[in-house]
Amino acid sequence: MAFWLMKSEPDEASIDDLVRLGRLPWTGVRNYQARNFMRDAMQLGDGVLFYHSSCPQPGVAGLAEIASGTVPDETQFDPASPYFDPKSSRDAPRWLQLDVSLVRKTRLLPLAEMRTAPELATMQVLQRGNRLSITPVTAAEWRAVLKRLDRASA
DNA sequence: GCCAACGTTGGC
DNA sequence: GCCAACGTTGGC
Repeated sequence: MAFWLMKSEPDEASIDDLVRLGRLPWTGVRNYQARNFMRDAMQLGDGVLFYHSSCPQPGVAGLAEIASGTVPDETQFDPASPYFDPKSSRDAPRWLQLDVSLVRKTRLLPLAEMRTAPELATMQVLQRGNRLSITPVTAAEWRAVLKRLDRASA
């Protein structure tokens, strides 16, 4: 069992969308490192920190889990999609998607608070220059995030 | 809107 | 294979 942090822009897919639908296909990953995590490492049942990015209040907004294996990301074949990839083909799809299901919505754990927490300092999402939309989370970091989520917000 | 950081592209 | 130019991410 492994743990991951997955970034989503709430304008596109927010924790409330996941609450409403229970399950979301994670599409639009267009970075090879992140794709390789999906292809090689992410397993059914893995824990996910659902992170809101590029928004007024970035931070962890809920807990989810990996709910399917990978299949080709349909949006790469759709010329009307912003994620269309003209260099990809049905014969040799480049990009993958998988499903994520809700565990629970949490209080927002703001990025600013994460930055002040010494026990979270090793998290990849906090490292300088980090841009990856999917990053691995260690078991210790996972526990520390859960513990912090149990506290009242500042 | 700015800008630092990083990934990708493409000429050579 | 190098590397400059360009595009994207994402916090602020």
